[in-house]
Amino acid sequence: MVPKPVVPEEKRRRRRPTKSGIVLSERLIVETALRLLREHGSAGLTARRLGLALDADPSTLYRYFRGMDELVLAIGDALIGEALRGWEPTGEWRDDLRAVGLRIHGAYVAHPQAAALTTSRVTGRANELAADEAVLDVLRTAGFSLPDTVRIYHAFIDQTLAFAALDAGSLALPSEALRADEDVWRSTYARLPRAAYPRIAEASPLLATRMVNSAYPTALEMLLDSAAAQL
Amino acid sequence: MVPKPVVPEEKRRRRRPTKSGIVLSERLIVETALRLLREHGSAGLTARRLGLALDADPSTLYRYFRGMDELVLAIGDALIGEALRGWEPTGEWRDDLRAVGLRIHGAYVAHPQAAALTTSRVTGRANELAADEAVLDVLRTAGFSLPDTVRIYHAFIDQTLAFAALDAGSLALPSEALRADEDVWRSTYARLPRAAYPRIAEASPLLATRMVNSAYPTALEMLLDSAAAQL
DNA sequence: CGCGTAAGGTCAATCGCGTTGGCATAAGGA
DNA sequence: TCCTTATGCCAACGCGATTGACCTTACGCG
Repeated sequence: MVPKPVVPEEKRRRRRPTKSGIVLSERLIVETALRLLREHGSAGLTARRLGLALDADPSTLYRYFRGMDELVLAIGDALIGEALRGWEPTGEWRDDLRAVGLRIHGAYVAHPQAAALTTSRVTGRANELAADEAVLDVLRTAGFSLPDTVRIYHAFIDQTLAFAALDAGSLALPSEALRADEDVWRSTYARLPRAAYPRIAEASPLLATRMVNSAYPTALEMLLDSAAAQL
Repeated sequence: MVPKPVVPEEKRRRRRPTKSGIVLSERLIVETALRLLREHGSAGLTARRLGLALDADPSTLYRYFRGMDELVLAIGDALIGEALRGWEPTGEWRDDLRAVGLRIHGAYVAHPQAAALTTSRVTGRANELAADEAVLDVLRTAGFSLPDTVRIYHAFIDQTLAFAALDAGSLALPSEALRADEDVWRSTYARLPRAAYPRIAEASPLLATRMVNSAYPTALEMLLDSAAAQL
């Protein structure tokens, strides 16, 4: 029931170095966590391992985050921030939305292990707020009514996150599970009795080719078409 | 390096009752797991708890599944099976695809805690194979070329699973995290400084209403339109 | 019908996980 | 320079999955 044992990042004064001389910060912790996720998979981010990677005691992390969950939210916000870094609206709403969508989708897919943890979470942190505000502003400035803006915004952001999660999900996962899925594909789908599954059998080679690409760009363009017709 | 310590369900002969008299089976275990997921959230499925609920030692589960991961795959396949139980193709490809999509999406959303664990996994088990074969057959029978069939199938299944995962994801999650997300919404979004986030501020009430619904039906219809134009 | 075998349930132990409370120390304002 | 307290460290707790050894009883063969 202690209110908040964590000092917010901007109020931090004393930067006491760790035993091995490293000075911690929220930024450093999040970046290290992203590295761990990339190296060890989405289940590979543990307090102990993170402490090890930072040369700090695991419990030290609780001076920066209330728990692993809050750290995960911070990671998610960092992804959004990375996605939109340097982006500026051009005034062409269609181009702007397309750019934002592809950037966010791309950022998640670029960090699939992290995406697996964060795609369905609402962080309420700075970068996420900025992204929401930006998308809403693009639509309103383009002349959409408030209800249309909200409807399109909802579809846009959900579609982006949904595909990001799906595409990231199949890339992420502990390498064992990934290998398991691949094995399933090869050993099960490829060797199915042709008699029982004729459609899978005939489609199998084409499917193997198709499945590596994301359907998101197509779906995004369809959404933009629909929105344009609305104007 | 032991090949397979698990006896496949159909080869099971001896049904030895547990200490308290219950006879285990793959089916019973999966159903109990689904109940646990519903009651305790997606993080609430643990070997210990499952053993407790079954009145069996946790290690007994390893006689039926190689590990928790394989159990999760079985749960996913059960969801697909439940989704398509009793479904028969009508011959109208559009109706058939719509029905399959809505059924699968609905089944996942109906078990959000389970969906969170399984949406991005390939199980290769009976029900999943049957669903794939069915969708491919609908498209081929409708007259689509093999490449078109594969392309549409890919978009259809990915979109369905992506939205299912997203919609389920926001419903599932440990109740603590869910409450956290809700709190974020109320305490952060609702109280944002109007000056810094004018668009969010004006949209906030409408967003709160919109966000509870899924955008999947709309997206599905758009996909079907696009496919129809292809024929 | 009874007996040997091994399937399948149980027990106990291992290891890693997040998290916490107490403690030590040094950063930095006064 | 001194005092406060932020912040790092340590040890311990409870719970997680998983495993290997053991035991017991259901089954199938003669």
